Amino acid sequence: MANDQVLTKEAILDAAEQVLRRYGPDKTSVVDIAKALQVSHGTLYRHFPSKTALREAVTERWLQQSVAEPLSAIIEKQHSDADEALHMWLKTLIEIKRSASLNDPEMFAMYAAVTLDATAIIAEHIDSLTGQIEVLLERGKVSGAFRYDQPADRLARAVFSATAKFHHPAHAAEWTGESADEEFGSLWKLLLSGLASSK
Amino acid sequence: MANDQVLTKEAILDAAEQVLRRYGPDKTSVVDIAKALQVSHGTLYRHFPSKTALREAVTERWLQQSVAEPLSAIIEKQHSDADEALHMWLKTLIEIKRSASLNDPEMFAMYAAVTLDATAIIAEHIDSLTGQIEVLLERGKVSGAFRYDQPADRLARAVFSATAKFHHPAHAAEWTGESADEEFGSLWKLLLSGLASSK
DNA sequence: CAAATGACAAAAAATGAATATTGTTTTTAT
DNA sequence: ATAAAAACAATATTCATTTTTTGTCATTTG
Repeated sequence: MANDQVLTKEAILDAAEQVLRRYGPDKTSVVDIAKALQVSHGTLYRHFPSKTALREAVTERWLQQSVAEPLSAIIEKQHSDADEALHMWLKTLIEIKRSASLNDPEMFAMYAAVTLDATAIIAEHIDSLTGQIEVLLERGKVSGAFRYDQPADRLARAVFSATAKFHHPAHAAEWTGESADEEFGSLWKLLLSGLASSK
Repeated sequence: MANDQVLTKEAILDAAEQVLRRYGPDKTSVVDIAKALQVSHGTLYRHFPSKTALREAVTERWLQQSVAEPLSAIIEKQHSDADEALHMWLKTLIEIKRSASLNDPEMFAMYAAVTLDATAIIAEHIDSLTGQIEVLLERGKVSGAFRYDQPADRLARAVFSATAKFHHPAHAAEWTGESADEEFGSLWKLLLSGLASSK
């Protein structure tokens, strides 16, 4: 029995996300999602080629909405100093992940699972984030806040790698300890010193 | 049937490691290890309180022998420059882990599993490694190669965290890509710049 | 015609009884 | 008295069976 509305990809993703939050990524079946939409499960295969593709689409949208977009807002904000902006950007990335692992555990588990498969979606997401870092690095170079001779895209990846312990889902268990903030503080001082160093 | 020799902890660890390499950490039972020693499995419980403790003891010894000791040899070597020594130390740590994941997959899997439980053994191992970094940082400060105002132990942990992507077992799948060396190269440049920076 | 359904086969997951393993206690041997 | 072996519950693992889930497709509906 079809709904009164046409069945869009977005509507399927909305339902999938809702069911996923309720049952968790392991216990959610395609039939469960179809039931929530009051359609037969076969219908979903007209919109997504496989359950895997559907899971990835849900994760991709979540990464875009919950991670990439809030971070890009920081870049728009035009901070006085590039180092301050980068500091805020990294702290925000870390806080988004930490908060998701605590307050949205099912979506976070979904994201962590998709990350393990090292799919193209994750690679693209990382490209997008390191692209944002690159903008801040270049802005800082122009303003004189940063000095570096590496290509900005490689340096951006180095900054992202260096902070992986604080935002990669594999390390989520280590984020609860009280010393995590202090540890990131030390790392930031070191990185800033490397970025701001006069030659 | 007891062996001619007395049953020592070391002999048990030797046998456990051997059996573990053959069957893998998931398929190895206490009975398998006892069989290799030609003793009854109950006997092993006089030496180790549980299978978990035995697994941890095997891992602890492996971490000491295969990771901590080779690295401490680098520190003894007294390189001309502290930055060169730290660079070598980090590259060696990374190479030990990479090589173990490829050439000693069962022990590496064991280590990765123990790491997930975040046991005291791992914390102690990390303390030991960051202690080694601390020595190099302090040596570099004395020689003038490094300049920093953070406490050396915190800075050592920052260096260790910053390089986690290249030595933490959760990231092993990412070590096969050809760009891994280049990526570490970028990160090292950034870290060195931060450590060597004049204020 | 476009879109959804529902029946279907293949693959994957859950079940449960049989088997093996773990960890403790008791017994045996020296 | 000391240390290994044997016996023994409590868990955990296997494995054959049943059930669910996935993905396809011919048919139906609007």
